[in-house]
Amino acid sequence: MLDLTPIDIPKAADVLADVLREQILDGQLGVGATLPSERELALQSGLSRATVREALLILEVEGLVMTRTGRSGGTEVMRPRTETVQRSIRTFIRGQGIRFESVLQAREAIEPQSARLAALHHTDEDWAGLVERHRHIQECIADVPAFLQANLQWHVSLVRASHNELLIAFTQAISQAVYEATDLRGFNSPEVRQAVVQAHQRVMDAIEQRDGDAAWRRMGRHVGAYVEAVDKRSKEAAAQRLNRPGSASRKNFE
Amino acid sequence: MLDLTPIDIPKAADVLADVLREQILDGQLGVGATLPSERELALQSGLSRATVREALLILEVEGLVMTRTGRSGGTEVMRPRTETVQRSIRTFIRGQGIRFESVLQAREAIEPQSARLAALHHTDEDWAGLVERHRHIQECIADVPAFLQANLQWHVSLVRASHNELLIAFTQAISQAVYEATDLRGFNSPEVRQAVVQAHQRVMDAIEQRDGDAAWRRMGRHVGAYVEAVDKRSKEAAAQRLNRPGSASRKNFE
DNA sequence: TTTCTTGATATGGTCTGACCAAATCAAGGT
DNA sequence: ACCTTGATTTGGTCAGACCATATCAAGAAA
Repeated sequence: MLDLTPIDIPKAADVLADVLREQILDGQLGVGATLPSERELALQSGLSRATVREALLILEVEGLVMTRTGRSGGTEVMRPRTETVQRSIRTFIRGQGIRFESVLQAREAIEPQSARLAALHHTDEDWAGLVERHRHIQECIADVPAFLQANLQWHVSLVRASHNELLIAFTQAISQAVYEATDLRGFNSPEVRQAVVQAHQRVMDAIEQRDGDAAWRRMGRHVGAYVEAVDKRSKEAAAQRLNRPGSASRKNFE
Repeated sequence: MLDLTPIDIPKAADVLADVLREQILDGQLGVGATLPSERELALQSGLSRATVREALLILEVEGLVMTRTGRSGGTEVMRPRTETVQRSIRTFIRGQGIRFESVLQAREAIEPQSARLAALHHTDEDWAGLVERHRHIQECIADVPAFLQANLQWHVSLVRASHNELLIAFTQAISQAVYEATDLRGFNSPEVRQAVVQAHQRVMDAIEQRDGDAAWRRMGRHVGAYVEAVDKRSKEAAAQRLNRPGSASRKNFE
């Protein structure tokens, strides 16, 4: 009797998607190029239009192409955007039920380095945006939800100034998740909010002077303080749960 | 004349995908649950089977479901895997032509924190794996490609020991990219490879003693040294290009 | 009874051909 | 020169069929 290992028959649409993806990533199909119409691709590939559409949909979800309807519409090659990575990371965080604590640990890794690079590489425009965000935070200091929103924008502006697209994508995904899961009560006290503003100011001073190491250290302390505050609150909550068994629930993004 | 802002008509498949995605991420459809068959979903939603298939394909590309053919096959809900995030990040790196330098900067942010968490949270199993990888690197010290492969595996094992799924996904995506783009000639000298082994040893000592800060510092120096070596080589290359104009090309992943 | 065949069946995968909806273009009319 | 208006090309949706695969169940053989 023959001993055959199971043969993997790939789906036609996957094969076509692989071919097109390689051509796009290899640069044979540059950004802005429009692919042949679905009917034309079906003829060329010998597959049905339904299968061709399936392949194109895969590439669209991956953020490699964009399709427009109408005459002179069609499927256009585009750069993968940070939004695609962000979506993927956020889906992962929600779907895996990643704990808030883990997200903060990742942020603790990324933001100090972002601050360092921002100090070294920021442009005048970056700096103006950062100053504007900083001003806006102070305007919102009395309104907790607006304050947190403005705070998020400041962090995103800062990492943008690093001009590192990978860190930008990571930070945007993570900061958004942190923002959504942040307990408003942690910022009830005006003193806490004032301390945030002062920490930002110190980071910005270092950035203005293009002192990468100082920016790195100060941002590290800033996000580190946040982690400690959250740890403290969650320990208090854990202590409370001991008194009220049955209401326990892991703090995550589920 | 009426002044209407353009109305966005969403595609039917996107709407259905959104509905299903929310149900999955909200936990109403738990991991392992099987969705109704495509024909059944078509009946329930009032859409055609083609549209239903399109929606399911979107979720499949996003890593939220898996489909199997055959009787009692169907579409099964699954956890998003790190592989999905990795794919997305790698596509982004290639498609955007992210420079090698930028990838290394991201690694410089992530790996020290991973080492710190590994020191604090590693299990006996993690430690055994790490020791095994370390031993394997030393076995491969004479064979440069094998050495680099083993080196990659050591880094991945280390971040696994951090038990932070986000950092694991980031590191795996980034390390793979670094590995693929690493210039073999940078490791031509046996002294360089020996230095790598010793740096790993120092990091592992700190991890064994559960000294998070030491692990963090030493890993920082290790990846920092790599960045400096690459910088040095690329500056030399730039100097050479001045003598041979026309052969210039940005070092990236295109 | 147990084991093995074998056909029925339910599922996703693919194909065909049609029609709808949106965007553009070009001819013709003002 | 500036609209109309209809033809045209594109993707979006639909219906129905058939194929490929995996399971299940009934019956045959041991």
